[in-house]
Amino acid sequence: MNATIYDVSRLSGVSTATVSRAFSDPERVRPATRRKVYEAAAVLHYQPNAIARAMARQRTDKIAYLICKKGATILDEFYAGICDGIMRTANRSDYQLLVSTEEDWRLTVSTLQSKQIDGVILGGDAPAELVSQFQSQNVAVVLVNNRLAGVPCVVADEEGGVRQGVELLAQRGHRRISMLVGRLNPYVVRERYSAFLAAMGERGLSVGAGGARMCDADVESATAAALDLLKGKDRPTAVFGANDVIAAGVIKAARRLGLRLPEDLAVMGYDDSTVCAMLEPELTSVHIDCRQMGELAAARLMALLDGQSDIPPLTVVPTQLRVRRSV
Amino acid sequence: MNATIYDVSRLSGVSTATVSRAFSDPERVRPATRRKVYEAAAVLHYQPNAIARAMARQRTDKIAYLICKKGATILDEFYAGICDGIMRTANRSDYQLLVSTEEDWRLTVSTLQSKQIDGVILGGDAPAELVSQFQSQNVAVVLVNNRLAGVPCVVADEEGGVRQGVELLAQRGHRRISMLVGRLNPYVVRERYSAFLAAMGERGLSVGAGGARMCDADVESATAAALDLLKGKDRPTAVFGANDVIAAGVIKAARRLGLRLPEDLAVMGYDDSTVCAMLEPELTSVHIDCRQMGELAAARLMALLDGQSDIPPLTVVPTQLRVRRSV
DNA sequence: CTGAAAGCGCTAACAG
DNA sequence: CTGTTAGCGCTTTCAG
Repeated sequence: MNATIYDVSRLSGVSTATVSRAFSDPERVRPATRRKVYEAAAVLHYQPNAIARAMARQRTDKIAYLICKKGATILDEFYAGICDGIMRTANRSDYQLLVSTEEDWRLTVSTLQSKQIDGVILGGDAPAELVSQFQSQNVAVVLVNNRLAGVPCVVADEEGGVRQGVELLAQRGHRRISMLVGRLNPYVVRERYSAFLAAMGERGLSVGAGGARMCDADVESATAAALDLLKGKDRPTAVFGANDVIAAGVIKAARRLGLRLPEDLAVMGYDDSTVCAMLEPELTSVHIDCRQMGELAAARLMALLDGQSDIPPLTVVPTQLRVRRSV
Repeated sequence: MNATIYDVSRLSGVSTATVSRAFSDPERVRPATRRKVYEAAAVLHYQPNAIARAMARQRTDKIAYLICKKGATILDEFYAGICDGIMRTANRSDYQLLVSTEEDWRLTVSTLQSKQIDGVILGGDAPAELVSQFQSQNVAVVLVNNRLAGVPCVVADEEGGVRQGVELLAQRGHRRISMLVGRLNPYVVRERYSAFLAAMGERGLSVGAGGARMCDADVESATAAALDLLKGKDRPTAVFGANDVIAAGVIKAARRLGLRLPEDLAVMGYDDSTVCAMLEPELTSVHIDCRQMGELAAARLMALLDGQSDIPPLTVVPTQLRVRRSV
């Protein structure tokens, strides 16, 4: 059996309340007393029991990260990066992190909301219904990589990222540029695609033959779509993939068609995932600091839980072009 | 305020004990009574409070996944896959999953062990000291992707994987084969490397010029090492990367040297990560079912927690060669 | 099959 | 600054 606060109380000759204070609010006990408590605790190998604490305080110091993305999970590098950021921030503040995917969210929600978590970070395409469920259960909510009114959101500067990409391509003399868009998270697709059209429009550039094109989010579909796109007459001289996986498909297609990279075709990705360095030529891509997004999301959530009232409704994390040999 | 068991008790006219039973052991209350309870619960939107439950039962139904790998985290596709498997199994059995990295494990351990988790799955290079700390705190432990006596372990069939790879290369007529080994998890390096030597020896094949070679675990180092390896006289006709990232480096090096793939050089990877499909040519690799490893690890842990005594000390998950165009 | 009641270990008024 | 004490919501003997 583990030692309890009573054992410490007895051994150190102070009340349980004092022991409790010594651990949760050391300032409030006289140094001498505190030391006595700590000594007794050490002797007994006392560890405060977090469950009992949660019970008494009606607060668990536990938050959850729920990835709302069908099929994909923590396996998605992007969401894993966010997870990493959340994890760091949570650990640093003595919060514990529960991770789950949306998949069976009816279940997830119900277990999560049986008062075991103080707040939740929803990553990706969270249904509004889910958000309000949590809120109605008095669980604080923050969104990441998505936007919804009335909830603090953390997103990347998609528009800036796309703009930087288009700008570079334009500088390098490209006039016919296509974007190959996959069925990613709807929010992301919308943002990147409209930013692309806007950036192109501003420069009076023509969206390349085939325009912006839709494909599934896997390499195979992207490769097929790219083959199609590049075989036509007036093929674009540059293709902007809506993410790196899609861009990898474009590179494969280009190779199969015997196009030289980047001479015959420039390729740009988005996300700056680890694959960029593994491709030949290395893929130019828009870097998103996922970890930072996670850290900020966690920070917002914790601020919310601390009862702070000046939480910014929207936090935009800057993006940055990483220029490599593919353009 | 959320409804409690008392509210349900009052509304349904039965005792709290009965309400409790109706939820945690339905068999033990008469159907009619049970129904009354459920109805009242529904009216009140009652959700059993897991914290209180944990408090009373001295058991949290919560497990943790601790990734013991410096630097890398949940971002590592391999460990993320395991995480996914654990997550599924845990959710299915109403366990909750806490995720953390080893990084600051002194802290992690102490928070984890303040009786908030029933068990822990240690992924990767877990220090024996950590294991015994948990055990001494009466927290059940299972290892994944590592082996240690006295603890149930779940690993992949590394030897079989390497053997299949070497076999294929031999079949295709390769006689000089090198392995490029990165500084991965020591357990994995040891297993893959010795399996490689054994498989080569059995077939009387010569470990290629440069033999097995060490490099850091990133693409850049792998590329540099591969350039070196391939420039020499008597270069190997095939290179087996100790994982896919390293193999990607080999491909890059080969391209830079103008070697044709697979005609001039066959490349084989290990892990069958998502990058395989993105490379050109697609990378042949040894598939490891990470999710299954996670699922099994979770299953073992849960069996342990259920007090089952016939837990196999070692579970080996089969690996399988995925042949693609790079060989 | 059901009820009464004693905890589980800690916190938070409140009082001193 | 410290002690007393009443919970937090649920489970679990032990009786009935």
